[in-house]
Amino acid sequence: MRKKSKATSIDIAHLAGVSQATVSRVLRGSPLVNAQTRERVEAAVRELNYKVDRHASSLRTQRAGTLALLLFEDPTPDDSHINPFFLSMLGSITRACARHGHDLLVSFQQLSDDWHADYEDSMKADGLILLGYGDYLAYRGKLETLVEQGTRFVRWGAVLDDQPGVSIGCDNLHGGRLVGEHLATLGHRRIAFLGDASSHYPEFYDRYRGCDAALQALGGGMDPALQVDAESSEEAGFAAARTLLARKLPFDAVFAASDLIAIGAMRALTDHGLRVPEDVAVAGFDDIPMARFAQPALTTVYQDTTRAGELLVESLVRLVRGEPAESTTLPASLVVRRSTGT
Amino acid sequence: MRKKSKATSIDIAHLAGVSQATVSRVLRGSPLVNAQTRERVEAAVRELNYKVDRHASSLRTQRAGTLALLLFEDPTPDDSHINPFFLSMLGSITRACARHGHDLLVSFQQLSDDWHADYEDSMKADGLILLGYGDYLAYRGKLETLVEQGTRFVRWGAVLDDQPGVSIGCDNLHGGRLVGEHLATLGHRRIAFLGDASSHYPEFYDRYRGCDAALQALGGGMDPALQVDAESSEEAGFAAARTLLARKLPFDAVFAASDLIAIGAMRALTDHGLRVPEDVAVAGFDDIPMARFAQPALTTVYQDTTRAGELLVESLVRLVRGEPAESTTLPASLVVRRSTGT
DNA sequence: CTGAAAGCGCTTACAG
DNA sequence: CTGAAAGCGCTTACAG
Repeated sequence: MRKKSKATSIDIAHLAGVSQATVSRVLRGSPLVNAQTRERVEAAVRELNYKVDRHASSLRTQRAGTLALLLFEDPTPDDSHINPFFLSMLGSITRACARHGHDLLVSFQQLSDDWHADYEDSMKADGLILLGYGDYLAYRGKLETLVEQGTRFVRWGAVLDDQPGVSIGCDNLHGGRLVGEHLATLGHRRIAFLGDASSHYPEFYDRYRGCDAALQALGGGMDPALQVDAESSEEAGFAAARTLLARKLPFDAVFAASDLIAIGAMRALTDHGLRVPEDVAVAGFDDIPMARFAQPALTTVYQDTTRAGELLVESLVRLVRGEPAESTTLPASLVVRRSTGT
Repeated sequence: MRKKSKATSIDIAHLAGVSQATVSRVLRGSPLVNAQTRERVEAAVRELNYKVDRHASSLRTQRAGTLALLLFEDPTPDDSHINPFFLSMLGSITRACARHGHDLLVSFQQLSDDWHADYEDSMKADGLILLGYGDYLAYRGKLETLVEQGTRFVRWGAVLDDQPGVSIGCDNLHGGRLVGEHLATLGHRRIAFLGDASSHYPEFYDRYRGCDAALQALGGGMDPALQVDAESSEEAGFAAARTLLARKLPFDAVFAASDLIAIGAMRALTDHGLRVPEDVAVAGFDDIPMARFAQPALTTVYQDTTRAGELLVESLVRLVRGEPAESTTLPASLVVRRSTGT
């Protein structure tokens, strides 16, 4: 029960009564083809359900027509703990790829892997999209290597001044400031921060500094004693909140560096007998779909993942074509829900 | 600043002082090569950082070395509302692909799209993995077309008797029964079901019937008046629970066809002044990471996504090699948390 | 164990 | 506007 062998452009040529070269021209959309000839060829293509062989085409043109999405995870080798935020990004990236006529190869990578180069050198992909949280300083060197090798890539993440390559990121600083201002307006001054706040994690760090700036404008500031490291997961948020509670320092609000951290933290706070938002206000970052359905619904910062995915793909396609592309910062906006007020 | 042009097997051959054919043999792992020759070639490969050109190789062998994952979504064209359950599946599928030496192409598809065939005909992929909820009866016909065309594919979903192709699924019937028995043990007899319960959605239907069977063993059963359709999302669960409440029928437990539905439903129940689990017990299905952190933590049914991803890839690789592969049902297990008791 | 040679299915300068 | 021809970089029978 084998499927009948695949049609080639030669079959189409025979059927349409033209040369194989002309078939190829029609399929590539060459303007040099007579309209009637074009139609005959197209009819033959439909009749035999012909599809251009991707490998032959790519071998000839030296273009893969494919982009590779490398999702790297920091320490957790556990399948299930990928941030849902990246899932919506994945959705918009796949769609943008389809619109641009590219296929998308997806691979999960450890930060420690030697992922640079493989995809391009083997011609599997024309360029790379890098996505994921992780220690920036640890992987900055890899970005530099990519640039040196002339690899085309774009990454989602903080847009820094002296950064190798093209980055698309959210305005984390402004997002953090919005949260700080919101919490301050509600009268909170002792704001704990759950998440790494160092140059190793520039995105989290910017959120921290934005919040700090908002408090400083009021004569206050973040208290480093109220900051606890956490990667982006519910478990880490839960653990970080417990660490915070164990310090027995007063705080009236928690700004979690991501929604997952916030949700884990809310559980720890509740378990400890604290009410959210009556005893502690909690805010997150990302606006994942679950944020609306957390108990209480989570105040957070929205990032436009649809636009982000589009920009990532657009920029990469531009780089692949040899055109310039620039790093871009996308706006952040505050979404107020029950977890910070009534 | 172009990268220096890619090394080819001819460059390696020159450097190692052998023929290009021998280079190819070494890279394919042919046993016919002398150990010393092999080493010289491998050294040259390392020195030039050579990678086999995928397209040339695939064109010659007529194997893409790539599998395609088609994630289809039913009605929602919204990027962000993909079930996190599929995300963990995606993780395990990518890893299994890597282990089997295949790349993974990912694409999101509308159920209505004409996705069959494109990937294989253009040689982009050797086989397809189909993943997603959706109206089974609507897409059953497409599966039959795939089988007719000799397309190699596996799907995640209910394992039915007369099903076209190979399916890997969870034992939804048993999972539903576990939930029914658990709820019955707690004294609940009026169990509402949120989710479609018809042959259009065989997975949900099996969960429903399993629960029904558990009640029947005790002389009861599910009351169709307590069933409300819902696709797998928080919003749908929220809406379905409100519909249920509006019917003003007594019920003491809710079995949601998925965790997302359960989380949305808990919000609606709480908003309505009902306490979970004191007034209504709630159980879900899937055990997504968020289930542990729902408020209250959600009782649910665990499916082994790691094993599922492995099985999907293994089976497909087998089909691609022309070997037989069988549909498999994976076990389901109950995870009891606060939402059904103390 | 190794090399010379054919050929996978396209694309595109070249010639007309 | 169209065709004949070269060649992309491999793999693998074939011959030795």
